[in-house]
Amino acid sequence: MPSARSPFDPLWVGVADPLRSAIVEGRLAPGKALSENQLAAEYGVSRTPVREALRLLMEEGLVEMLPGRKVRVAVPRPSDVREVYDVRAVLEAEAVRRLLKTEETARRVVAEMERACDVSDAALARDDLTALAAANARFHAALVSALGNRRLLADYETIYNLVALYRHQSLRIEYWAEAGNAEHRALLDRLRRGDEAAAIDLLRAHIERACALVCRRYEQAPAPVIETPGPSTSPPETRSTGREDSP
Amino acid sequence: MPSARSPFDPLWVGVADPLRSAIVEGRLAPGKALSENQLAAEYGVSRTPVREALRLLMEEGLVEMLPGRKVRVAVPRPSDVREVYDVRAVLEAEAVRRLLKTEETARRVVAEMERACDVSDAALARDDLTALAAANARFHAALVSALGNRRLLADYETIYNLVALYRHQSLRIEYWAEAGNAEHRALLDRLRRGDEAAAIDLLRAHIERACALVCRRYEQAPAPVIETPGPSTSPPETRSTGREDSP
DNA sequence: TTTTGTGTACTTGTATACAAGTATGCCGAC
DNA sequence: GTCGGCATACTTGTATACAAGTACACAAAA
Repeated sequence: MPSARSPFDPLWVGVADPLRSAIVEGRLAPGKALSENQLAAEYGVSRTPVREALRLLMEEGLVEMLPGRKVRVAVPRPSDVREVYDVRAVLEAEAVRRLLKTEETARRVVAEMERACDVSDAALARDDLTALAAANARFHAALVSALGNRRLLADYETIYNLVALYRHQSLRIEYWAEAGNAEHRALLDRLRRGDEAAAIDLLRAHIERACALVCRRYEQAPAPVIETPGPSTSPPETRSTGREDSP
Repeated sequence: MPSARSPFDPLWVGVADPLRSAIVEGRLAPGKALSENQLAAEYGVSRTPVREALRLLMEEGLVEMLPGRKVRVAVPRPSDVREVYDVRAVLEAEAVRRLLKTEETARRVVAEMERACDVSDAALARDDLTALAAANARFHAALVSALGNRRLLADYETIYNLVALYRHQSLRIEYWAEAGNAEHRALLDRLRRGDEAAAIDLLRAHIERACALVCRRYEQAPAPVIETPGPSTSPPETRSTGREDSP
C-alpha cells in the first residue's frame, strides 16, 4: 500500500513513484539514460519536480549520475550487489533474533510467513508471476516487521527495491521462486523450533547463494552501456521478444 | 575528512555541508525555522540549490518539514531517539560479530579503538571538548569499520549525526564522555578476550543507557516550539549564556 | 474588552529563462 | 577513404518569475 497519495502532494511524488515502480519492476532497464526534459514532457510537469524526483531516486540507489552529469538507471556493479545483499542479511538476521525473543511474536510472525509461503506455492502452481512476487515480498515483509523499527524497515524496503532491480536483470523469476520457497520453508522450521543460530545460518546461506547467482550474472555481462533514450516507459522495449536468461 | 570538495561541485553541497555541520555541532538548535530565501541570501546562491540541500538533509533526518510545508531543524521525539539508538545498536553489534570473526582484524581494530580511548582520556584531562568528541567519533568509526560495507558505513554516519544532534540538546559532553570512556574500556576488554556475547551485551547496555538518558531529557522538555528565524548561524543564540543541563 | 475581518508580508511549489558544458554529426580538406 | 574542425542540438546547473497558500498584525465593529 503506497500510503495514500493525495492530489495535494507535491508534483515530484507523481514522478518519483511511477519511475521507481518502472525501475523496480524491470520496465526500465539498468543503463537507460534519463533526460530531465523528456521525463518532464512525459509526466506533464516542468523540470523542477523531475529533478527532485531524480535526486530522491539517486539517494535510494535506483538511479545514478555519471561523471558527465548524465543520469541513468543504476547499472549495478558486483561490489554494489554484494553490499546490498549483505545489508539485507544483516537486517533479516536481526529480525530473526528479535522474532525469537518473545514467543508470542514468534508465533504470530511465523504464521504470517507461512501463509505467505502457501500463497507463493499456489501462485507458482498457477504460473502467476505477479502474485508470486507479491507473496515473496509478503514473506520477507512479515519477517522484517519483527524489527519493530520504522527506520530499519524503511532501509530494508529501499534495499529490497535494489534487490528486485538486480534480480530482474539476472534471473528468471520462476527460478529463484522455486528454489527460494523450499529454503523459506526450511527457515520456518528452524524458527518454529526456536533455533536462532540455525535459522540465521540458513538465512545467510540463502542470501549468499542468491547474491552469488546475481553477481556471477553481472560478471558475465560487464558492459555498462548507456542505452539510447527513447520514450522511457515504452512497453515494446526494442529487443523484448526473447527472454534474456537462457544460459 | 569531508572527501575533498572541489570548486566544481554543484552549489548545493556548499549549502548542505555547512548546514549539516551547524546542526550536528549544535550551532543550529532543533526547532529553528529554516527559510529558503534566507539561506539563499546567506550563502549567496539562489533558492534552487538551497532546496536541493534541504531535501538531502531531510532525507538524513536532520531537518523536517511541518504540515504547513515549513522547514525546520528536526525536533526529535522520544520515539525517533529510540529508533536511532536502536539502529546504532544493531550496526555496532554486527560490527562486533564481524570483528571477532578473524583474529587479525580483531587485533588491528581493537588496537585502533584503544588508541582512540587514550586520546579521549588525554583530551578529557585537558578539558579539550573538541578533541574529546573527535576521539569518541574515532573510537566508534574504528569499530564500525569492521562492517566492511560502505553502505552500512554511510548509514552509520547518518545515524551518528543524529545522535550528535540529540546529545547536544540533552547532555553535557563531559558527562557522557566520562561515563562512556569507562564503558568503552570494558568493551575493549571483552573484545580482547573474544567474548562476543559479553561484548554485545555490554554494547547494548551502553547504548540503551545513553538512549534512556537522552529520552528522559526530551520527555522533560516536550515543547516542540518553532523558534523565530533570525540569522541562522548567529553565535549569540539569544538565551545561550547559561548551560541548560544542570539537573 | 473581545471579536472579526482584512491586508500585508511572508512562506513554498512550480515553471521558465539563461548560461555553460558536452557529444554528435556533418562537411570539407587531405 | 580518413581525419579534423565546426556547427548544432542536446544535456544539466542555476537564477528568477509567478502563483497560491498561510500566518500574523492591525484596525474596526460589537
